[in-house]
Amino acid sequence: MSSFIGQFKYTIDTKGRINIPAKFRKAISPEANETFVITRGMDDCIWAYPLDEWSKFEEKLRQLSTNQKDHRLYIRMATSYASESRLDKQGRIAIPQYLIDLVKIEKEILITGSLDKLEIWNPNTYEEHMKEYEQSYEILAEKIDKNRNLT
Amino acid sequence: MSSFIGQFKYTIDTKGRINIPAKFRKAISPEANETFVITRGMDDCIWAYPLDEWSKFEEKLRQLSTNQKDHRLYIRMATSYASESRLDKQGRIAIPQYLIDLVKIEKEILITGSLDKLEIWNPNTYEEHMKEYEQSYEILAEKIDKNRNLT
DNA sequence: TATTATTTACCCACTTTTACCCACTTTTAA
DNA sequence: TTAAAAGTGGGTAAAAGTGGGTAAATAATA
Repeated sequence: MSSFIGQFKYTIDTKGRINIPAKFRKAISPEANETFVITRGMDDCIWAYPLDEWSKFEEKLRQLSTNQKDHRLYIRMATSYASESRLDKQGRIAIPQYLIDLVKIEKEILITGSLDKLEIWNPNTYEEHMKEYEQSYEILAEKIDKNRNLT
Repeated sequence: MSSFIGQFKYTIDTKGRINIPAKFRKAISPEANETFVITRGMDDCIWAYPLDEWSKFEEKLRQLSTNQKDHRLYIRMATSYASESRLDKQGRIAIPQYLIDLVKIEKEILITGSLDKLEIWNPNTYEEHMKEYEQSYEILAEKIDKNRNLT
């Protein structure tokens, strides 16, 4: 089981490649076969799943019903933006142009670890996002704690 | 079991042929015999099932009852538009004219992976469709998550 | 049924894109 | 201070995608 934490700044090159932090590369489980599935994330970022983690997610998607519109749309959101990409010899993966456009990435990117997957942000978007919910950390914690037992 | 993800832009040529993404061709199981069943999809796109996946779907259709009008109509929708097509040496399939007309495809097409099947779109239709439900990804996820345990 | 017309499938060739490899620069750590 | 590791950039061969000619198969017509 992979476990990613932390944040790292990189640049995306003219060929659409981005570096994966060395720390993360070391944390990927062998079952992932050095492969990521990159797709649209939530809150305007890109999600990158190691292949083994993606498979688990996909398994859940397959249990949904194509006959229900909500399910169909959800599956479409998750799969049609997805792209498989293997680490090259330098430890980089290729990001498809449509995802770069979707989350408005230019030259600078921010990669964050989020337990089972990575998030790829436009650094400005990330900053605004965190600023917007800055005050809510404590509030969220309490809210979640009411339902589940977190700490 | 095939698993298709991602989106790819192609053109349909004067002979009505479209390319199948190389990545998808590699993902087709041998049982499909390089053959697709192409039929009318939902939300204004065409669905293309590898033959083995179509067989599974067909099996489900057979369990419905011709004596019930709803079932009868549903079976008719799913089957009467269907057409079998084999990959040519270049990895292309032929799309029947009535389906091209149905979803208003012109020169440009967009092929997306949707786990067990492919979706073939007019790129404009896809864009409008995704824009319409753009804000809903997060909402859908929460909605689905309330019933099932998705993430 | 024979002949012609039309469609389909196969093959070849050209263009574009991708993946792989190598090399340089910068950062980290001893 | 130096060696190793990490990160960045770019050339090139191989793969993927596109277009079109021709033969085979099918359909249409006399």
